Amino acid sequence: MPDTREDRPVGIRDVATRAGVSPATASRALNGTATVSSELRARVLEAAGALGYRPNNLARSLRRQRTDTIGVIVSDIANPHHSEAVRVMEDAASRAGWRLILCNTDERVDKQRSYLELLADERVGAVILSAADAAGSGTDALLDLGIPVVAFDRVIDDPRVDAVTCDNQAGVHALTEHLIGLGHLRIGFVGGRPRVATGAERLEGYRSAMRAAGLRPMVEDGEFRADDAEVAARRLLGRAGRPTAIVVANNTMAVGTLRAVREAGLAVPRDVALATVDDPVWAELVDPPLTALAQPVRAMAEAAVRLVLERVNGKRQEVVRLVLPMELRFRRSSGPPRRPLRASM
Amino acid sequence: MPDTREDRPVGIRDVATRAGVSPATASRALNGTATVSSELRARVLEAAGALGYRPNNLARSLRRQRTDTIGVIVSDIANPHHSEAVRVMEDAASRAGWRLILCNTDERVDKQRSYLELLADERVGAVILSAADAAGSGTDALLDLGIPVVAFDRVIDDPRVDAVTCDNQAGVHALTEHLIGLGHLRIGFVGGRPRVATGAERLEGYRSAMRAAGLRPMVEDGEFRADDAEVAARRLLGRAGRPTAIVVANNTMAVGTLRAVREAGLAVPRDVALATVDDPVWAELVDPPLTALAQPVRAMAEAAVRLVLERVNGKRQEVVRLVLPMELRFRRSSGPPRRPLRASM
DNA sequence: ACGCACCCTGAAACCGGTTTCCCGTGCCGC
DNA sequence: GCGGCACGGGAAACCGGTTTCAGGGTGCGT
Repeated sequence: MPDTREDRPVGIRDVATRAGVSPATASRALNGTATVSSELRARVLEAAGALGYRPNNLARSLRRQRTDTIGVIVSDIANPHHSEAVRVMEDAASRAGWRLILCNTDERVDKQRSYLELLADERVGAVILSAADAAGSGTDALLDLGIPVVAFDRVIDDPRVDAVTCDNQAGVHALTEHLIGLGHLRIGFVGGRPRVATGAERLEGYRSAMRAAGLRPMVEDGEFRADDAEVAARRLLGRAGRPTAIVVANNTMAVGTLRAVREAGLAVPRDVALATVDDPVWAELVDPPLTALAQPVRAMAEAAVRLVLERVNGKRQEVVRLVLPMELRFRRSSGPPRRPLRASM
Repeated sequence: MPDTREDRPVGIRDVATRAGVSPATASRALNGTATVSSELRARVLEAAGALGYRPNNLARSLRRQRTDTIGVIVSDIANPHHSEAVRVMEDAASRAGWRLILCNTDERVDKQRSYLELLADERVGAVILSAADAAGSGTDALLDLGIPVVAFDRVIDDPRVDAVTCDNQAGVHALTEHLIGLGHLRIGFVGGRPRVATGAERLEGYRSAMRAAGLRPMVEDGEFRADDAEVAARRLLGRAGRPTAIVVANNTMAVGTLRAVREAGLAVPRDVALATVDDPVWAELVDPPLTALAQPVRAMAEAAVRLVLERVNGKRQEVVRLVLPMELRFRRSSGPPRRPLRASM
């Protein structure tokens, strides 16, 4: 005769029965949400252990109308800046017993919208968002449901969202000044998307440094993508008064820029000096090693998770906007121009 | 007088009431799970639209005892091979209306175990696992619950799990043969973790090629980590009969190996030729560009999601184990040895 | 001795969908 | 004309925890 016992997973009712208590008491004993006599608590814990009880998270979440899950929305997880950040977030969240749902927007606002809706439907506990637009389209629904949103990398125009960013403008300003200090007069800029905060801030950092030095800006837009940056860099290098140095606004665009420089047969830094925002692992492996403006990714990602947990644990009401400093790492790609020139154009 | 109306989100009961039907009918109309007269269906859809109804996914999942979520477990999302894979998986899953929960094991079996338990408690629909050990410890609980598991990159010793891998052994064999064909006689190998499938297979590919050529293997273990690989490469380069070529078993270890080569002041490929498994974006940016054995990451990731969806949709019972071919990309880091030597040691 | 407060505990409601079960109607075939 | 079957739709059970509510017991103060 075949074994006909039910083979469903053990539930809290099974635990309660075995311990001779009600499900309510079992729940309280297991969660420590209310005082249970040590006698009964011991019996419940024993029963749970003996039966190998594992609570069904779906039921818990339904009742609580909240999940211990952080929705993380980035433009592209394949970008090492994001994958490093997500790595650190996952570690930090996991230590606190939280999970990560990962979403890629591809910089598309419609995708961002639909992901935010999805995360709302899922009742995630919080969202960390690297927004595709300055408005952070779609966050309202979350915030109305009481789901906290933390802007990452890019600030959002909403007074209710916390933010963790770094000082892009000051950083790129310093990076540009560094090249100016080396004697460069024609400095190009391969920019990101000017419609998002990082893009705009980095551009402004470049512009302000050029303005302060009385130099004329040379800007091409690379959309934060390698291919577009390659085209942008090619355009810069094709200009009549070719730049003797180029600032690149992020790591993926540095790839494209390097390709364009190679293609043009130019030597770095003799023909053209290079400096980039972000410091991917390969920055010091290329020849010559790339001068980089590193974002404090670990600190930013840890801070983002910390802000999230503070919110969901009700430990904080005020909005916090952290701005972390960037770090300039000088390497050989940024040398002086071949012959320092007067601004003669 | 303040607005005192309830402000809770609209539920299916609200939709049903407005449409003048029962919640059951509303559910059926919205999901198309059963035939509903077009008259009523239209009314339900109108009501849902007018009220801006969004179903609460937690409730649905609780009832179904399943989530449209794929748990993805990798050793390290910051590894570009994984972040690229996860990127593609997310795209494919999202197109099918599925989400991704991301977990990093750091190659630790205990973390893998606890993540698998967590995913089981969460009743994910399926798991894609790049396992930290050959046994795939912890998958039993999932499989017993009827949650399909797809092994990614690394096969698992369990007859119930599908797998998507690439032909590591053949690939590395070919890569090694390429170096042998260039005239190298002392070829070192910076290996991964021999306890996981990819590590073992790549090592065996190297060994078999060396054996076939009658050459003596020179192996150091790099644990799939840059730091360990740097030490390993340093050891190889410090040996009496220094290798004139090195095969590296993945991209993170290529970073470490390159560092060691730089540190030793050796020219590539003149002093030492290099070739690596994986083809990260920077492989053609370093000088000289790295000869690489590329994994078909996109195809693998897409296949993994496809296998998952076939399972959860009940379209397939048989176990499938896909093995995709790798692609050898010859670049300048693999040249002939300075003076071809006889095996004189 | 009585009253009140507090602590534990269990019964039952609850979260919000989905699914089962059952009934009523209408059509078809004999 | 009647039995049976197919189909549409509603009531209620259900998923499995958590939380509210209320009651019983104990201890302390007066």
